[in-house]
Amino acid sequence: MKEKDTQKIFTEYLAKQNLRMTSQRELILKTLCRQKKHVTAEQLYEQLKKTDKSIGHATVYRTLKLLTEAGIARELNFGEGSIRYEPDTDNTHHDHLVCVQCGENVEFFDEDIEKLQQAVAEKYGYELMDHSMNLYGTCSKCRGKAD
Amino acid sequence: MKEKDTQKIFTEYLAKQNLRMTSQRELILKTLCRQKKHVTAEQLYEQLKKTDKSIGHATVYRTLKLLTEAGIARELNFGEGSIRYEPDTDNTHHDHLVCVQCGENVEFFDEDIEKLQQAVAEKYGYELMDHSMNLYGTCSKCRGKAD
DNA sequence: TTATATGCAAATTATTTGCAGCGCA
DNA sequence: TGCGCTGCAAATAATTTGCATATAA
Repeated sequence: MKEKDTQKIFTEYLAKQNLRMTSQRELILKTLCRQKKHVTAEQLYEQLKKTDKSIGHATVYRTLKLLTEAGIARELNFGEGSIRYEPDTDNTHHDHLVCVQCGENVEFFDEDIEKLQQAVAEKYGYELMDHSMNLYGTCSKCRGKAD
Repeated sequence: MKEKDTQKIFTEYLAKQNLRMTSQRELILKTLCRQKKHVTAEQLYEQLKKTDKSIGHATVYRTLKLLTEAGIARELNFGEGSIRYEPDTDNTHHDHLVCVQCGENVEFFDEDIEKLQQAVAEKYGYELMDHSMNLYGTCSKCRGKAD
C-alpha cells in the first residue's frame, strides 16, 4: 500500500469545504506526521511552539479536528482524559495494545477480529462504520521488573 | 452465572482498604444498579439528588471510582467527552455496539474475538489484563429514516 | 475517640468559542 | 475586497482537590 500524499489530500479536502491551506495548517500536518508516538494536542502544541512561537492552542485543536475529518489523522482514546492523535498516512487501519505500566504500545491489525466485528454488527442489524479497540496489559519488559 | 451480591462485595472491598460503608455509598451503588442505560456521573448525580438532596458531586465521583476499583462498576468511554458507567453485576464481561446517530447500543460478547485478542497480546509478549472495544455504526431504525 | 467521609467551593484539565484584526484568493 | 484564518482570552465541561465539619466503628 502506497503512502498518502497527505499534504495534497488535505489541500483537496480543504478546497472542497471552501477552506484554505495555510502555513499553520501545513506546519501542524508536517509535525504530526513526524511523530514517533501518539501525541496529545497539548504535546503537539508544545512542539509546534518551537518552530512557530506565535501559534495558538485554538489553531492546533481546530486543525487536528480538520485532519481527522479529512481522514489524515486518527483520534485515540486510551482513557487518559485527553485525546491522542496519530497520523493515518498509509490507509492502514490498526488497533492498539497498550502497556498499562509504561505506556509503550504496539499497533496491530488482525483480519480475523475485523471480520468477526463485522459479523457482530450485521447480527444486530447495524451497519458498521468504525470501531475502537484497545487491549491493555503489561509488556514483557515491565513484567520483568520487581513490582 | 450468579448475580453478585454487590452490597456485600462493596462492603468487603471497603473493609480491606480500611474504608467504611456509608449511607451515601449504599445509595449510589443501589441507584447505579437500577439503571437501564449507561449513565454519566452527572446523570447519576441528578437522580441521586431526588433521593438525597444534600449529596455532593464529589461524593458521586469518588464513589464511582471506588466501585470501579471494586469491580462492581465498569467505565465506558464512547468518546463523548465524559465517562459512562454500568453496573457489572453478573461478572459477564461484554462489549458495546453503538449507533452513532441515536446512541442506542447493544451489549455483546463474542468468545472468538476474545480468544483472538488474547492471542494478539501473547504474540507481542503482553499479559492481557483488560480491553475496551466499541463498534460504531448505524442501527436499522436510523438507516430507515431519510437523512 | 479518632480516622474516615462528606459537601461545598475553588482549582484543574482539556477543549471550545467569541471576536477583532490579518492575509490570501 | 471580502471571507476565511489566527491568536488571544474568556467560556465550558468534566473531574479533582482542599478543607472544615460530620459521622461511623
